[in-house]
Amino acid sequence: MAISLRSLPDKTVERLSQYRRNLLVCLSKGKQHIFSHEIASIHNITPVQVRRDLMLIGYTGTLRKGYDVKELIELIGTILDSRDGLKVCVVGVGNLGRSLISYFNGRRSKLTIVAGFDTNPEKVDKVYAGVHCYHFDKLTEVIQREGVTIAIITVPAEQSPHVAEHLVIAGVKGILNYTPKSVNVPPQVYLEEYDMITSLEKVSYFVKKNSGLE
Amino acid sequence: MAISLRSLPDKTVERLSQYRRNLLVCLSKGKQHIFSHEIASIHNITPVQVRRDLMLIGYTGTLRKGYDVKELIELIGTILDSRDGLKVCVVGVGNLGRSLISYFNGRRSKLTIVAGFDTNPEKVDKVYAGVHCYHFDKLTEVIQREGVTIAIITVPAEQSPHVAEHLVIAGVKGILNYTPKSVNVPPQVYLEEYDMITSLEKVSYFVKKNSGLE
DNA sequence: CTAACATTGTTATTTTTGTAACAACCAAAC
DNA sequence: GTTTGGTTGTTACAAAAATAACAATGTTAG
Repeated sequence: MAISLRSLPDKTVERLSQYRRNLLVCLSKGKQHIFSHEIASIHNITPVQVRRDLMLIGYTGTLRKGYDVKELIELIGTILDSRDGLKVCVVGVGNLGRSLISYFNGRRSKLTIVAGFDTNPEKVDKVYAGVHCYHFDKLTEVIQREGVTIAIITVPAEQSPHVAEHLVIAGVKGILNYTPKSVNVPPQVYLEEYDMITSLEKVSYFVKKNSGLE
Repeated sequence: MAISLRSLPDKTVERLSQYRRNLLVCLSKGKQHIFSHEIASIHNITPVQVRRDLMLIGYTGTLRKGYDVKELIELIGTILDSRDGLKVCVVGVGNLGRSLISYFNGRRSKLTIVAGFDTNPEKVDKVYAGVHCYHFDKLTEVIQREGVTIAIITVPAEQSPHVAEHLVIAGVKGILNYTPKSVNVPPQVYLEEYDMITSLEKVSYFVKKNSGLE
């Protein structure tokens, strides 16, 4: 299916993930068809943008009826999901790490968190929301044994470059870094970084600006 | 200072926040001057982008010496920070909420988390990392008494629209929504939303694509 | 049967963001 | 001195993303 492999815009991928989650809610409420303006209003965006995204994945709705909810969910699945799913690990089982683990738990998804890592002896070999926490020394071993391809970094900032290096050596293909310190990976590893402090400072900047504060 | 109020590009604001944090690290190590390519390599971006950002805030370095670390930190401060700081609250004191609270605690910053809110009776009136947790019923009262202008939403997804509505009524000027359900706010309230599941699915998509998996 | 309407799919335009190119500068080397 | 080299500041260009415009369609109302 050529179209699903042609690279989609970043932002479209993000929205597709969100569409799907809300479509599942609609489906569970018995809704079978949905209009672009309905999807749009759920996500506070414009109907045009929804239609454009769906155009990019080659989905065609029916006039006057809108889109078939179930079909659309399945199509997004073929685009976003890997056939046999992917395995994920979390490095750093602090508050944030645990919140991610419990967040994903119970979600039917092609992504599963299969391991946590930490150096704190009190956490090692405990189980958090169904996920076993290993000592950081076992990183490579566990990643290769379980076939983990994606890692989430939630360790203290200073350690993230070191952690990322090990993850790359262990062979992960994608990294999601939640520490404020940017990490360096080779081009074949996909990297996404998010920093909560930056987001808060951004909100603060625009609040200041909108209020006309000096 | 007109230039600091002219609206900066979103992405520039984000990077300025990050520059500052790393500049503080440099300063604490005794580094007094820094080149654009040094800043760039810390953040894994290009030197041009750094220079462009600094141009936009009107900062001029010295040739051959680069930028004065201390001056630059202070300038970014005058742009990002409000004079007397802003107060922040966290609605939803679960794992994520607590991780945010402890994350910010101890940081010297113009932003301070002054209150948490939850409905769970076991959490109400407890103190987490120095932050008092109030019952959700006290939301408006506490926000107005303390002069809170920014709120972070970390409740279960279904509740976020309801929470946002109350926050707007209570008078906050900026909201950072960490739930996967988008909320609706009037235009004078600045809204930033981030959804961890979406980020993970995005990484997954690009891992799949890069690996040439079907 | 025809006209009006709501909705889709697509192309065109604008805005935002990032990248590249390059002149200006000045310290140091020779 | 003058040339070389590395750095900044700025302008010009390119890419990505969002928005607008509009033709096409088929259902419903009259």
